[in-house]
Amino acid sequence: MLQKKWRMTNQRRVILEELRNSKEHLSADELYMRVKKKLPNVSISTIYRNLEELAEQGLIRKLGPQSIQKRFDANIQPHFHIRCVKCGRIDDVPFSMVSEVSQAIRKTTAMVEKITGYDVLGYHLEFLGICPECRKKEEKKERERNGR
Amino acid sequence: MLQKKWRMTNQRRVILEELRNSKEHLSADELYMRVKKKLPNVSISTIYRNLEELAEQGLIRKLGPQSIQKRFDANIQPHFHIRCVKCGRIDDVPFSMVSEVSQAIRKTTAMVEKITGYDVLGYHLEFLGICPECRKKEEKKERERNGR
DNA sequence: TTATTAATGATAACTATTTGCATTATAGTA
DNA sequence: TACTATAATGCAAATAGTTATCATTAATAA
Ligand SMILES: [Mn+2]
Ligand SMILES: [Mn+2]
Ligand SMILES: [Zn+2]
Ligand SMILES: [Zn+2]
Repeated sequence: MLQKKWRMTNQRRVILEELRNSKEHLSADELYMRVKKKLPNVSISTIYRNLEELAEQGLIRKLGPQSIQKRFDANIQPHFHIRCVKCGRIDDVPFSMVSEVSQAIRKTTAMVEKITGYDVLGYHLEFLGICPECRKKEEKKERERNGR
Repeated sequence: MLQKKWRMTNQRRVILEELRNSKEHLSADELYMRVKKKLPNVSISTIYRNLEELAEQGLIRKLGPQSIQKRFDANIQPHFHIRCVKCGRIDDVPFSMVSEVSQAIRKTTAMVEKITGYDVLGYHLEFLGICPECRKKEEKKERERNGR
């Protein structure tokens, strides 16, 4: 498991610092503006590279979509989804299966509104996992590694 | 509330048809490939325009991220988020406030795995709403409309 | 101090999506 | 049916966010 060596550069330190000093959930370009005040020559690609790296190391969290492209569903009945983190495929999770979950969520709405000050309009719940096809592929790889 | 007239064009009909015929959750370009087989001259921008339009009309559902850009959080403690659908701002929802929800979700994991065939790794829960600032703006607009 | 190589800055490339605009075609009306 | 207003289209160019390339710099360990 030879892992590459980790260097704490000036840029990396300031990026982490600025993100930690902010109560907001900054986007790459917002963070870029702030880091530039400390390090005027910093490049936007350094911001992106470090955000990826820091998220991979578990020092920060990447919010929102991992895949960039939108998907569409002709089934407008209430149901949930599970997305494969390997290939991006999306499958259905029937509403009935998690109706207690949505009940529990609805029960918290008033409290969430009170604490956050938002008008809560709804929520978005999505499961993440590895689809059967991707699991088979991984198992095959594993077998080849061991069996060789 | 003068709303513009709705025309059921050939392209729109086929786009909806193809999405309905598919059990998958198609992306714009996947759908484009399928529609092209029926309408070889169709344009990718027609696909995009119609998906937006159909979603707005409630005939289909747009999955995944509404905002395109990623955001980052230096707080790696377990907590949830609420996103303003008007301005994209993200605020925290403390874990304690929805711990029953996450308990309920964990309880369903085995069932979700059984039905979908996925290995469930986790989930993503995000509340949607209107932030205090955007509400104020809306209220002001409303007053101006009425008061005039 | 020196050698190794991770990381950087500048820029080009890329992907998904949106926009501008001249042209076409739908739906309502005569 | 023919006419008309304008919604919608096809094509191309533009945009946004992000990722890749590569010569150069600088952090670490010996
Ligand atoms: Mn679905
Ligand atoms: Mn947060
Ligand atoms: Zn998969
Ligand atoms: Zn807002």
